[in-house]
Amino acid sequence: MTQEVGSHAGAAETADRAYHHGDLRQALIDAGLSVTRVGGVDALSLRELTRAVGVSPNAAYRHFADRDALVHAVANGAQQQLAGAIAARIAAAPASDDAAVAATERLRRIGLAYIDFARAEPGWFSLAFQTQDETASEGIVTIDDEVVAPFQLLLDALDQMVDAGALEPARRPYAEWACWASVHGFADIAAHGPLQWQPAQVVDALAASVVESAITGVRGTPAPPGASLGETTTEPVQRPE
Amino acid sequence: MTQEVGSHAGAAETADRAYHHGDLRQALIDAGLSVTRVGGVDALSLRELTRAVGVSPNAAYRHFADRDALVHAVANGAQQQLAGAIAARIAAAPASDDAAVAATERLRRIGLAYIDFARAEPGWFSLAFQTQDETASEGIVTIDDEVVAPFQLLLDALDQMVDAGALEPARRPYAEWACWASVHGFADIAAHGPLQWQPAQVVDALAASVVESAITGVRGTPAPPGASLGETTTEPVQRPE
DNA sequence: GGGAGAAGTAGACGCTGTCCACATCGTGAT
DNA sequence: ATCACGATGTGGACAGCGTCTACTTCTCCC
Repeated sequence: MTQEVGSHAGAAETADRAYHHGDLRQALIDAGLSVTRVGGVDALSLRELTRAVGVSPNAAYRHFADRDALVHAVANGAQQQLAGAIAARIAAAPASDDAAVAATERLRRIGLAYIDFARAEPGWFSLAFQTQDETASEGIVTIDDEVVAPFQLLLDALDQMVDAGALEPARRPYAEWACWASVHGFADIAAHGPLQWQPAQVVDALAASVVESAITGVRGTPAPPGASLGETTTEPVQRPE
Repeated sequence: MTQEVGSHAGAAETADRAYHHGDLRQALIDAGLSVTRVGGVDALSLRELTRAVGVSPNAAYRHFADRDALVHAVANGAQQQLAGAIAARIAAAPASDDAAVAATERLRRIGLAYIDFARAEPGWFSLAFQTQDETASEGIVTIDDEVVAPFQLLLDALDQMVDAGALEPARRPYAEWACWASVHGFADIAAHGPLQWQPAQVVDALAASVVESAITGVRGTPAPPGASLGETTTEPVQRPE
């Protein structure tokens, strides 16, 4: 489910032009993505990246002010991967004529996609989260020239739940923080905390339970009187890649 | 509220005995705690610590196999700080003759103490969490020869809620993971995520909201019919230190 | 055709973790 | 009381890291 990395066509018609190398900047970011994928941010060495690309260490300084700038650029790539995974999981939702069911399912898919991405790509996950500067509080990232902000997707899903009557308007404020906190916390516990040692099926069950609990937490009750919002999906949880 | 660091009396009657330095191991851990407190784990340099203690760099290798072992030892100290902060917050709870109210308040205090510790000591917080080996999945840490396991406190609080009728037994399974996930996720967002740039009052309000949402999530309904569990505490949220 | 400037190279500096050999000290066995 | 031994700390060295200051090479545009 994670998309191809480093498939920037041509490499000669890019914005950076091609002098000696032909888009060294993107090559370094790609190398950084494959290195941080397994080893996390600590494994990102400026010298190792330039070595992998076949260039002198100082060449990196023509494209990045310092190692930190390079880390941020790689982190942006990781954030795009996360955004893509969430968007794909939402797009794969089965059609439903009930708006309340659809909106709730959308919220559930955002949470599960977030968690599964963290489990499948713990290196990218921590990189995408912890490397946020002050201006990135909106969480806006673009992919293929299309704005795909995970946090905005969450806000939209909650608003749609209100519109569809699946969430009481009085409970809407702050709901995004409760949702993100639950899902992010479990993702961190599953990716870097004690649950990383547990078998996948156990974590699958816990993830589903946590997401349902988060939904219950914002809705205020496990299910509205006389209506099922599909609390248990028969569809098996699919993890990226 | 964070307890004194490095106040090991005597320094000559300790278990390690005093050869040249007089408990170099603990001195390095203390120096590591003060360094990671502001700069996080990345700021922990083996050479800098030995320099601060006034000893040769290689002296550290008589007490720690490598830098990673030293980091783990310092992380254990950070975990003790966290455990102490939670225990203190629980102990400060006002007495109540209603067991359901008391148990719920206990759960709320665990969550708020966890979040406030992360905000007050982000360096120690990430250190305490991310440095857990396979055997530490129980989360057991001891302080003053007394077992104070944060995770065990959470389990106890939930069990007490069941006993007091504040939590339906059917909803008890997995509840600890939903609680920990919510609280840990918000703590991470507040300490290292976008909320670190927000004013304290805003984060205070969000924290309270998230904790209430987590409680609602596990209980299944915001309040039992005809009983108030003190959802809004008039007592101001106090942060450690 | 030639100058300007971008892209990459070479070498050095101080920092880090870690290894090896050596010095020092306290203590228990003799 | 002595002495050897093991625990503790030192000194020197090595490779790797990020980053700085020069210097070279290449491309584009006038």
